[in-house]
Formats: sequence, C-alpha cells, structure tokens
Amino acid sequence: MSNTIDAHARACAGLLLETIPGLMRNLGGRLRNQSLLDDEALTIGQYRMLHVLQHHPETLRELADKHHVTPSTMSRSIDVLVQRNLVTRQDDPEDRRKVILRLTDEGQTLLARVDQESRATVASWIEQLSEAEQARLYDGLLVLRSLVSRMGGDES
Amino acid sequence: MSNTIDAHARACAGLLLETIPGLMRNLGGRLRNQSLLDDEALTIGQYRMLHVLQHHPETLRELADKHHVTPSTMSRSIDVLVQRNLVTRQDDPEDRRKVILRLTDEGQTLLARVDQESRATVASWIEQLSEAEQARLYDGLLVLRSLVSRMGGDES
DNA sequence: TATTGTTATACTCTATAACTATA
DNA sequence: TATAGTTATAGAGTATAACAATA
Repeated sequence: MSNTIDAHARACAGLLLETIPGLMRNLGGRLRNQSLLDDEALTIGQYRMLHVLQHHPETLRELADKHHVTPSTMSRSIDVLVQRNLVTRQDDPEDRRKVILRLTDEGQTLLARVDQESRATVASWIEQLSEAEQARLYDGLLVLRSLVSRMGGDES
Repeated sequence: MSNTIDAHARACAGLLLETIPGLMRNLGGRLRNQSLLDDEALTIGQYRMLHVLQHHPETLRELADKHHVTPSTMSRSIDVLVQRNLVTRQDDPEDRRKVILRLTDEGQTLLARVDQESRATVASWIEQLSEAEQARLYDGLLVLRSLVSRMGGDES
C-alpha cells in the first residue's frame, strides 16, 4: 500500500512541477506588463508583501521569514516600497531594534486595484472551463492551499 | 446561469491567486538553497529553460516567446547558461540570423538530477496528504495544466 | 524594410559578509 | 552574547532603446 501511495505522490509531484512554473511565468508577466499604468506595476514579490501587510503590520524579520528570504533582501525590497510611498517603516517603541512595517493608504488603494484586476484576468481564463472543470480545479486548489500552509507556514 | 458560472470563476481565481504565489516562493527557495551543491543551483527560470530545450532545440526568439520575456532578456539569461556549459549557441545554416540553442550533455545530466531531486522533495510534501486528498489535488492539477496550455501556449 | 539577435543602460530581487544599535 | 536591521558587494532577471547582420 505504501508503494501505491508513493507512486501517487510522485506522479502528483511531477504534474505539479510541470504545471506551476509555467503558470507563474504567465501570472508574473501579466502583473508586470498588462492592464496597469507603469507607475502602478508590481512584481509578484511586491504583490505578496503588500498582501501580508494588508492583514496586519509585521516586523521586517517576520516578513522575511514568511517570504523565505534573508532580512537583507527584505530590507532592500522594502526600500523600494517605501520610496513609492506604499509602505512605512516605524520604530517599535517596545523594542527599538525592531521596525514595524505598515501599508500606507496609497498602498491599500493600489493593492485593492491590482487585486481586483488580477482576479478579473484570471477569472476570464477560468470562465473558459466547463462548470465541472471549474469545480475540479477549485477542489484541487483547496488541497493545494492546505499543503502550502503546512509546508512553509506561508500564508496568502 | 452565467452569473453562477462567473461567481465560481471569480472564487476560483481568488483561490488560485491566494495559493500559487506562496507555493512558488517555496519551490524557488528550495531550488535555490536546498539539496544541491552550490555549483548545481538553478533558478526557476533556468530550470524551465533547460526543460524546454530538453525536448527540442529552439531559436532564441521561440524560447523568449514561450517564457513571455523579450529577446534581450532571453539573450542575457542564455549567456549565463552558456558560461556554465549547460547550453550551446549554434548558427542556423538555413537562416543565419537565427541561433539554435541546445542542451549540452552536462546540461542533460544536471537537469535530470535536479528534476529527480525536486520531484522527491515535492513528493515528500504530498505524501503527507491522505490518498483522497492526493486524488483531488491530482485531478485539479490536470485541469490547471490544460488551462495553462490554453492560456499562454506555455508548455512544461 | 522586416526579422533575429546582441549590447548598453537601468532597476529589482537575491545572497553573504560586515557593520550598528539594542536587548 | 544574541538579535534586529542596514549597507556593501556581487550575480541574476527584467525592460527599453540602439545597433548589426541577414532575409
């Protein structure tokens, strides 16, 4: 039995590796190039940082861990967002080594717009599927989301 | 009815946007950091380029189109792979403007090893799912793969 | 003229190492 | 000493614009 399970897992892993990178290339390309003024363009990484900060402010270290990058990398990435006035750095009064990152109002507004446009674009692809296919995709994505959250503690 | 379908599509799009970027962050991190000697590390982009070239040689323009990047970007990316002796550039005798890109033996070998290691890593995550969950994930990924291929002409 | 590819330039993302400030 | 964050440096991926070679 364990052999059967392993064979399933391997087949599933192969399919995932075959499918996801191509999808991301598409998503990233759209986010970079399409349907946004140049000033409003976001990379996938920036999109995800803003998304995390939307729900609750974080220290730089926390944000770096969630994104699986070093604090150094995150510090540089935040530099860009601060320059664009999408995020603020603020000293933590309780531990002055820490920096609290918050979305600005401008960041909130931009994220909402990009979110809405991204969803509309992806939804237009998905509408080309039959209802049954949509249901299968949705169901599979539910499993995948739970897998991702178990894997890396990496939330939306 | 069309309203119902659209609502499904939007929900599905939101779930996809919530799930996939986090997964990629994980996959990319593993590919960069884990289980490979430093000399053998590949970015996701490099991994995908080698994968496409594994099946059949391509011109630079074809490869750039498949990856949704400009020829300029692809030329730079290929520079890196040529320096590492994973890919060769070769003039097309039939149209001397064109350059044919081929995997070297070293590229074949490295790709096979990275492929095998990546699959093993992802399979170990997937093994933590129940058999039923694995089946749902597999089914959803089949739909997703067909969607990706329709979307961008972007294969494996 | 149009197409293919490269180079120059500039910005983002990434890491390691060295550093400062705080605990 | 240990932790949080920044800066210096370097390599990779990205685009636009200007260019050369070929068709």
